[in-house]
Amino acid sequence: MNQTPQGTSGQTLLFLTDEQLRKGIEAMFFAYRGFTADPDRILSDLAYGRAHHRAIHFIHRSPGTTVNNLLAILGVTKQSLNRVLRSLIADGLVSSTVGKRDKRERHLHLTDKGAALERSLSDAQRDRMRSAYRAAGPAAVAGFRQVLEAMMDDEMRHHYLALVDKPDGR
Amino acid sequence: MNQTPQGTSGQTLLFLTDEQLRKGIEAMFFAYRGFTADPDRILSDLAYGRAHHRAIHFIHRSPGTTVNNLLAILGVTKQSLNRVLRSLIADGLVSSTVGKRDKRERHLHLTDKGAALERSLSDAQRDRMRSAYRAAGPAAVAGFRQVLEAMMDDEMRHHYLALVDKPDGR
DNA sequence: CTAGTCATGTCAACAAGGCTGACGTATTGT
DNA sequence: ACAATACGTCAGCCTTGTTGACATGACTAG
Repeated sequence: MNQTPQGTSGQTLLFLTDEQLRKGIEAMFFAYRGFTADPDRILSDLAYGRAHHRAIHFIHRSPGTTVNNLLAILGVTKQSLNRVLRSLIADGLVSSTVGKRDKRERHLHLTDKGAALERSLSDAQRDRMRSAYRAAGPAAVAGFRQVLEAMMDDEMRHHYLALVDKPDGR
Repeated sequence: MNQTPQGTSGQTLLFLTDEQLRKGIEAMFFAYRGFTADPDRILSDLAYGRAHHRAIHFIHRSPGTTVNNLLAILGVTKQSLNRVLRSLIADGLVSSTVGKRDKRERHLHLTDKGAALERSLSDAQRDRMRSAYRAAGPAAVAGFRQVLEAMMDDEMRHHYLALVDKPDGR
């Protein structure tokens, strides 16, 4: 539909105008605001922010994960993460237990209260995602994921793939 | 490929598991970091941040735009935007001229220096977008844009569509 | 013309959430 | 025994967002 030069490895190369690429860039910008809008609204009522949401999300996804592990996925410093974890633990949303095999590690879990918040956040985010998926159709959804995956940094793609091929935490 | 119930208006409804939706959510999260990574690297050498990038991008896209207009697109307070604009103007990257028809308005343009920075930022971002598009293929690209568009808030979609159907600023 | 509204700029104060650097304490591996 | 690792924490700094208040000049409706 839009090919011209032939790539090196049998790959068909696309001819892509700056215009087409710019549209993609702007779509990412505007869509990401929608993507975070609903959880942000819920969180702001609770004196939490997006950083708390991320921590909660990934603890939910990988129950028992360690602090170091979370650090690698979130890509922030331990001081930043610690500030968030401290408040979540203090508020009884997250539990931190000393590792059995390696006592230096702390294993993180959501408490019932934490799981309840996680559910309300991800319900809101899934609702929007669901309606976007429905509006666009199944073929579009597959393409959506392909492009996003190709856009990730290598390291983040590894984290992504490791997560995605794992059963849901719930 | 994945339909089941019939929608109201001839629309085919998709059956979407929480699992599928969650993958999309995580893909957005990891991809957005890649999306901003390259410009962020360039900007951090110049004591600018993502906020400056956004202002520069949209001034480039809509030369002569007003402050109020930019405010609506960026969705921040005028105090936030003003802080950024002030530094860009002081550093000679952006020019602000009194409106001809309405003298209350200020029309914003990139200077040569500002345009040069814009180019280096968008080159970096387009390179990544281009390689993602190539890796995913043209059908995937169409789907990518469709899903993102459906994910936007109504107001943001209006801004997006107005921009996208406009010739490139360069 | 006058009153009200609008576009913009600015000051002050505050919060979230990044960052660096430094230090301390267990615990583990060599 | 010693070095490396996992974690927690203190202090301080930056960017970028917020609210609230106030000022100026320029339009606009009555």
